[in-house]
Amino acid sequence: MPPVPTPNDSSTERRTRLNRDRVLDAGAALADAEGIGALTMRRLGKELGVEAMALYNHVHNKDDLLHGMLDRVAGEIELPDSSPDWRDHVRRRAISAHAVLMRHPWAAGLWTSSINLGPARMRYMDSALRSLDEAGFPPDLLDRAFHTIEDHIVGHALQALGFPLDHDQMMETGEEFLRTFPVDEYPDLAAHIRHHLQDDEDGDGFEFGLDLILDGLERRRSPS
Amino acid sequence: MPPVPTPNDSSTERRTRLNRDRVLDAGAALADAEGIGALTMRRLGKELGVEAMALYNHVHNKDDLLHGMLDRVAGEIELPDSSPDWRDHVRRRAISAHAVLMRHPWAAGLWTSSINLGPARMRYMDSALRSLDEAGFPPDLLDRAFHTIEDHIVGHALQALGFPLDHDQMMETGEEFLRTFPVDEYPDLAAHIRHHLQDDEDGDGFEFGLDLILDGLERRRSPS
DNA sequence: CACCCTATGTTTACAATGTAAATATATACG
DNA sequence: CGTATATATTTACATTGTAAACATAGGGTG
Repeated sequence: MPPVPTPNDSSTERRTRLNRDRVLDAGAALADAEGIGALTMRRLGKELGVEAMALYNHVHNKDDLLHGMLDRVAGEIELPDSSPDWRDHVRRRAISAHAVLMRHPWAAGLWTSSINLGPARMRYMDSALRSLDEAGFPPDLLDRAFHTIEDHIVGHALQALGFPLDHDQMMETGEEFLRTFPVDEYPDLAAHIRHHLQDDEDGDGFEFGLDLILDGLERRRSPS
Repeated sequence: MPPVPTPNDSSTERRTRLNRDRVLDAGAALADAEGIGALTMRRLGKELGVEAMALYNHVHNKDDLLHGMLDRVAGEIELPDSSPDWRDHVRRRAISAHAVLMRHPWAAGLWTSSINLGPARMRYMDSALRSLDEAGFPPDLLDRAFHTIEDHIVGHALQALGFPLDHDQMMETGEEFLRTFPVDEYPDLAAHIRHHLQDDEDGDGFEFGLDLILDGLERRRSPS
């Protein structure tokens, strides 16, 4: 057999054959690195050493590309094995899902708009629903519980990603901002901003809300 | 004085002068009616009887248009007056905010990405923060409470809008869907879908999650 | 009223983007 | 090998946001 060309040989040698997963992964990598706005078909083609139209052999259209990418990252969510403590399951899976969305900022926006769920997403949902089922939630409550947790995951990720300022930047921008801010018109909002500026956010607000929800679910599950 | 031309006279008479609010309102109306995808500068111009470029005298660019529209709908949120029952305030404002986002499906996606808040949005935030402040929440908890509620509002709206199927459509599509669905591979997900199909969603899942959160906040505020 | 200055609207143009259609090439299989 | 099928390229076009230059109108001042 002839020597197979090394996949990463970039310049002279012929590139490895394209396939759907390579396209999806390159797309995710590009979106991670430069933002979803940089992900154009031409640019992604260039990234793979190929013309834009070549991508259409592996992807129906850009929407298919995006949802394929999404399902790829959905596969990164950790699905804990069963254990008697339902809160532990649910909590860990939710935290992992949230972390994945934060790690791929472009993914959170797609999460809510995907009509056709990919296999990884389905595995994730199935796992989440099973945990709640095994915990003994009756069907209606189970449904509500699942959606409330899901809403919190995606809601928090999107809100957090909407303020893409790291702590230092926020200090600067915020101080500057407060100088021109009509403090007397929105006093509580001003206080809120000030609070964000001085206090190091201790821990993640995500887990606070999550525990609030889990507490409430536990109580509704077994009303004492 | 000469007779002022009627604003709605469409064909022969000269149209009323454009201004920012007319542009923003027409934009919101168009996005409401035909989806955010139909909102192009040319189309919006046509809607107002004007060329696309005329809009740029009243709006810096399309982003400015969108955020202007958003602040317009933020003004639709009801801000309840004070009353001793903090949960009542917070609950009603949250429900109103959620309803507004559901009424303007394009708005929910913008809500999370607005760096510069408009005046209506600021009034809304100020009002929400004041309610929690008057309820006696200490600063850290207040902050967490506000963001958790906000996350729930936007998270639920986006998730709900992501499945834009009314009940009847869902029955059809769902039945059809379940036939080709690998039920044995995702048994709990299949059960979940079945549950959605048969059970009339009694009430809004939004309020369920909201009350879960409010319960938890009440308990954290005054640990018995 | 005449004048002109500024705010508003139009025309033309261009670059970026997704993708259809036709064409070329390479790979696998008989 | 030779041919059919899968893959890649080329060319082209419609749609979009918006820059730049030009046109106009309308109102305040002489």
